[in-house]
Amino acid sequence: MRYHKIPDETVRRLPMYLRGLLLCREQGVRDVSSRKLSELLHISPAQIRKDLSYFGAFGTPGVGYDTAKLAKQIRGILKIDTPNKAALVGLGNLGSALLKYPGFGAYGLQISAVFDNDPGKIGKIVKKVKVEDVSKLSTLKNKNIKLGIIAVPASAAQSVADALVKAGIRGILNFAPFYLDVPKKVKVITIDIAMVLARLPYYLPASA
Amino acid sequence: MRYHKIPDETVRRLPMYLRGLLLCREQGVRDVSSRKLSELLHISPAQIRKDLSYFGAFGTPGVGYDTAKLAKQIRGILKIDTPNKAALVGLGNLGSALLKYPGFGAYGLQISAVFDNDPGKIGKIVKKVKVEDVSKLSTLKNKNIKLGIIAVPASAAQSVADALVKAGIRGILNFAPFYLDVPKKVKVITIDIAMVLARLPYYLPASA
DNA sequence: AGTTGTGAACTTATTCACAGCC
DNA sequence: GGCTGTGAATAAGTTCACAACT
Repeated sequence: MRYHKIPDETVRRLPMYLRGLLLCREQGVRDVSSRKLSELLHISPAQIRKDLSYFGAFGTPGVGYDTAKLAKQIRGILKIDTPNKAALVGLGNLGSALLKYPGFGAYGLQISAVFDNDPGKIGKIVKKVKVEDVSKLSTLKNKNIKLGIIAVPASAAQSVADALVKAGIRGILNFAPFYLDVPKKVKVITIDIAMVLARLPYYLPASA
Repeated sequence: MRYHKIPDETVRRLPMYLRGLLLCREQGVRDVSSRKLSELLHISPAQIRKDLSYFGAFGTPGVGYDTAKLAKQIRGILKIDTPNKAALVGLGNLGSALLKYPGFGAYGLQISAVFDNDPGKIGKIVKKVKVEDVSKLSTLKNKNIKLGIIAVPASAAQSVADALVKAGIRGILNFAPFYLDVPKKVKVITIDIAMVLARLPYYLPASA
């Protein structure tokens, strides 16, 4: 299967597999079958095997997957085997929460630059990172930072995205409820939290 | 098309259409074609028409869709035409940001109950909502709150989910990196922020 | 016996293309 | 002329089922 195009959905699931494997490791489990992983993540065993097969043959028939080895492989595929630095733009409520969020470390991600346009925030040091003026975004070029996180209001999101692209950013995680127009070479993933929550009432039973 | 099963992907896009329509309304646009909406949201015109057709015929050939009328229809479909109250569990960094997040209003969503297990937070009033002890989750039953937001560490997420379900919650937005085991009647949507960010390096060009 | 890896079958989702309408 | 609504065609994604391996 190694020469096929990789489905987007497969890439979306890879971090989940990694999460499951880390959970196994914590519990001292050395080998895990696609069925056991399936119980943990609620993704079908066939799906797991198929997804992994796009990248190679990592398992042992009759045994399963070596948790440490497979985790390493997946990190390599996702390119998170070496640390990735990210720049955060917008130190409002959400931005501050992201800066303090402890979950990024498990995936080798680190927010190592922060920008805001509020003079009251610029210059402050939060989580060992100095808050800089958004006009200084271009300085990212010299810092080997390829990932950006946008946590500003929708009205400012596009101009921030433009500045990030100009500064050499190649991947953007966008929390603003707005479609960002960027060059094809830049990958954008948008999380619109309100929009996700807005989907839930649809599934509520009719009788309130 | 009215009698088909609705694809999940269609439901996922409905809030986007609503966002596009609100944007049009702000600009004073009365009617919008699927093509104009497409340019705004980057969803194909055919996709937009097909999605809407599952629920009825809302447009006028030669003209497009009346923005106000269609917005109202979509709100009805999503059941957000009347306000929906949500309970937030976990007032850490992320929980606090969510409580202050201004974006929910546009979708008729309101966080009207907050729970935490930190004695230092219980009793405080944030954004006009009094923080209660998580052990009081069962009181939700009397408050007609059907939506829950979980913003607690992964280790506590399942027990919080159990309590929410017991308290009559039927829809959960989960930010903990953990698969939640709940009865089929309860809809869970999980956002694992770190996992989403972890996908970006994959798309970076090989040469750093 | 137990599990992987994978082509084939199936299911789901998207796009095409055009009749019908304004 | 321009647009919607939709069946038909296409593409994408998932599951089946089993040969091959430990």
